[in-house]
This record gives sequence, structure tokens and C-alpha cells, in this order.
Amino acid sequence: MKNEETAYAIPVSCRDCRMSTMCIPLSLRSDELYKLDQVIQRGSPYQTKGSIFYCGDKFTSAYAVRSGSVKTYCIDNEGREQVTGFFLPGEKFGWDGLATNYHQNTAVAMETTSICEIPYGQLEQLNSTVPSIQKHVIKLLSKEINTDQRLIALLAGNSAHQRLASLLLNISARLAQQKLSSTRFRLPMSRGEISNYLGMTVETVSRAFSHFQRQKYLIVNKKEIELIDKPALQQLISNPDGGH
Amino acid sequence: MKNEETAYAIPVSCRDCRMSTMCIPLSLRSDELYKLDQVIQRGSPYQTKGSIFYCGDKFTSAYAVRSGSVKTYCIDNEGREQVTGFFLPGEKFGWDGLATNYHQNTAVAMETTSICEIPYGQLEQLNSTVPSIQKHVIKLLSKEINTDQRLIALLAGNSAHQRLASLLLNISARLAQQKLSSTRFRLPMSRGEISNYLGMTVETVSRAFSHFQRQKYLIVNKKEIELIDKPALQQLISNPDGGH
DNA sequence: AAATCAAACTGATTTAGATCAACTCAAGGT
DNA sequence: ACCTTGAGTTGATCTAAATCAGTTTGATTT
Repeated sequence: MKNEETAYAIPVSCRDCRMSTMCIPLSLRSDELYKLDQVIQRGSPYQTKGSIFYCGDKFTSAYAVRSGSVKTYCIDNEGREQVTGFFLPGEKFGWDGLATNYHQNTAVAMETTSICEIPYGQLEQLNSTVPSIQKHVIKLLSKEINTDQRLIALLAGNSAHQRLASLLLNISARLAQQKLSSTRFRLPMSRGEISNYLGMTVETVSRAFSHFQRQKYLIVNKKEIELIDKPALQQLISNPDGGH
Repeated sequence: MKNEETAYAIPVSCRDCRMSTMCIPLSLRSDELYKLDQVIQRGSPYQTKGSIFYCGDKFTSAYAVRSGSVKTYCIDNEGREQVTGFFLPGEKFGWDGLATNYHQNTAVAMETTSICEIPYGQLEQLNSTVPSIQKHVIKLLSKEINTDQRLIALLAGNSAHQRLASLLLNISARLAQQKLSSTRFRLPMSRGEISNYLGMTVETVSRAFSHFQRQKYLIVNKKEIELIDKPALQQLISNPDGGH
């Protein structure tokens, strides 16, 4: 195991978890937190490419990333994989199965990853004693809708360069929320995963990175990224002639 | 007013509404239905291009289409409109504001349209006496996530022809759910709205329609559509060489 | 009925990005 | 150390769809 930073002891309670400042517990009182704690399961870490759940599995739990990262993807009509989301530490995923009771996506760890599992049935029972939880679930779902709709807008109306710039700034902002560096980071996903997510080819992603580097917007070395001119990237997205 | 079919009396209760078979009331007992009825507001119809709510409005209600049709759109970074959804009779919309308490979209009637308004605050209060309602809301949100993710997959991995074919078959299926003809129908949205939604230009939409007609997949006359070879359209989506 | 205006269609041309094809580089495996 | 393998980059070519430029149609106004 090479990812030293993920090989730490599994926290025994939400209170000890460094994610707690942006996780569900945020909105809970101490006694409520205790009840949630009893319900959340903390398994051993997933290896790279390890599946957390498969498309078609019965929906029993939602999940939160504690460390590492996860992608979700679905298989469209004739067999092609379509990446639907990337999830970084502190982010929740797996709610897609709630409507049908079966997961509509497969979730896979993109690196060594620790996960909190939130069994939904037990969460629902908690609802009677901790009503704020269901509200929280609704907020999470609604947030997911907002995220998806932003992606729809990105895909429908933007050029390849704009899409990649958006993704990079988006990841940067999400890392900032976790108090991690928003200018220097390691992309957990491969070029292929990026291209699939953004609806383009690997070659175009690669050329876009090279172009950004030539323009001195960033420095890229494989998955290592250093953003050196965020305003320029921002400008690229919102302003000029990139979209249709 | 030329749309005779929409100018009927406003139902006074969910029980009398022809949509009730696929609306929220579906899962309610008689006494629960009565309580819901007290809460839902039925205003006078909206005219074409009339706004139901604006992006940025405080979120107070979700909505259901009783007759007519609605589009939702948001404004992206620099001013461009992006259509995020089309809603047909029986379909619910407006949940997008739940996470932030402010609507992230503007909703506009695409023709003369009657709407049920579901005040969310009152719905939440109902929750204590009719717990199944909150479950229903969660299902609706989750369904919206599934819809959005299917659109993401469509936009990310499919050609212009495939996108249009998908939209047509999707609308066809949704009309079928309402016991309306799934082969002959009138599209409520303009070519411009379709092109925006599907991330292409009006010209490409128009040419795709012409192409489908030449291939005898359908007959198109402005907004009137008759699907004559659904299997061929289906084939086009799932099978051949359309995507990247 | 003529004039106006917007939506839709069609053709010609251009272009962003896909496809095809090498090549480089780093990580394991033997 | 050598071979394999897969991810990533780069170049050359091709094509789907954008853009540009009318034309057609149908609704609305005068």
C-alpha cells in the first residue's frame, strides 16, 4: 500500500472524524449525534478500482467519502460507461437508488479510499426521534440536483476548453472547502475518466491541458496540477467565444 | 384564447383531477388525501411565456403541471439561457430551490397551462400527520436526479441525431404514461428550445428532423409529429456509430 | 390584401474536435 | 536488465456540426 496518508486508524465516532465539520453531524445536537453514530458503519478502506456498490444493487445505504475519492458511472443503452460524478472527501453519494430502490450507478474508488456507510432504513427510523435528519437528506438530494443541472449546462453550452477549465476550478473550489490547497493538487481521476465525464475524447483532454500549460494558466505533470492563473481560466469559462 | 382544451373549470379537489392517478395523491389514503387537498393551491391558468417562478425567487412551493407544459431554464455564468427541463401534464417541478431556499431556475409556461401549487412549508407540517408525504418528496427528488443523469449521459456521449431521437422517444413514453397518443403529438417547445436543451443549434435540429423524415422514421410538420418507425429511432440511439 | 416579423428550413462554407496512428514514459513482472 | 502493458502526449487527417447566408412559411398588423 503506497498511499500512506489513507492508512490511518478508522475513527470510532463521527465526533472524531475530521470530516464532521461538513458532514451530516454538522446540524445535529450532541444527543442526536450519538444516535447517528450508532447507525453509521465504517468499514475498512477500499482499494483502487474497488466497487462500493454496483448498478442494479438493491439500495440500502448512502455513503460519504472520508478520504480518497470515488467516481460513479452508469451503463447506457448499449454498454458504454458514462461517468456521472466524482466525489472528494466530505462529499456524499449513492442517493441515486432512492426512487427505484435500486442503484442506478456503480460507485468505484479511484484510489485507496475510506467510506462511511449510512444505512438508509436505519436513518429513516432515526427520523422519528431526530426529525432534522430527513430534512438533511432532502437538502442533500436537492444539492445533487443542482450539481447535475450545472453539469448539464456545462455539457450543453460549452467548448472542450471551457469544460475542462470548469472542472478544474470546480475541483479547486471543492478542495478549498476541505481546507486543502486549491492551487496545487493531484487529480484522482485518469484522462479517460475526465474525457468521459466531460463528453470528449482523451486526446482532446490531453491537448487542452497542453494548451493551458502553453498559455501559462497552469502547470501539469500527469495528474499533478498547479493552477497559476485562475482568473484566466475563469475568464475562459464565462467570457469569450468558446460555446456555440 | 385559442387553446380550447385548456380552458376548462379548475378542479376543486385532487379527487376530481384527471391527473390524480399519477400525482402525489396516488399513495394516500382517503383521509390523508383530504388533508393534502386543503393545502394545494389551484390558480388560474398561465398564458404562453408566463413565468411560474423566477431564478432567485425564494423557494416556497413546488408545482405540478395539470394541463399544458412548462420549461425550466437557468442563466449560466455570462447571461446565456440553458434549458434544464421540459414538463408535461402530471409532472412535478420546482424542487430545485430546496437546497438553497432559492429557486435555481426560472419556470415558464410554453402554452396556456394550468398548474397546481404545493406550498412546501405546509407540506412539511403535513408531514407530522401524513408521514408518507415526505417519503414521496424524497422519491420525487431522487427521480429528478435520475432524469438529470440520463440527460448528462445523453449530452456527453451521443450525436445530434441520437439526442433528438432520444428526446422524441422520451416524450412519446411520457405521453403514453398519461394515456395520450405516443405516436402522434404536438411538441410544445420550439426548435430553439429543443436545440438549447440538447446542446446543439437550431439548424442542426431542423436538419435532423428533415433527415428523420427522409428516412421515413417520422412525419414532421412544424410542431406536429407522427412517429412511424419507433424501432428505427430506438436502433439509432442504442446501436450504431452515432456517438464519439 | 399587402406589409411586417419570427420561426423554420435549406444550402455553402468553416471549424472544433473526433479519429487514426505513432511515439514516450513509467510501473510491474519475469 | 529486458519485456510487457497501459496511460498519456502529439501530429495528421477527416467529419459532424457550427456558422453564415439566404429562402419559405405562417401568423399578426395595418
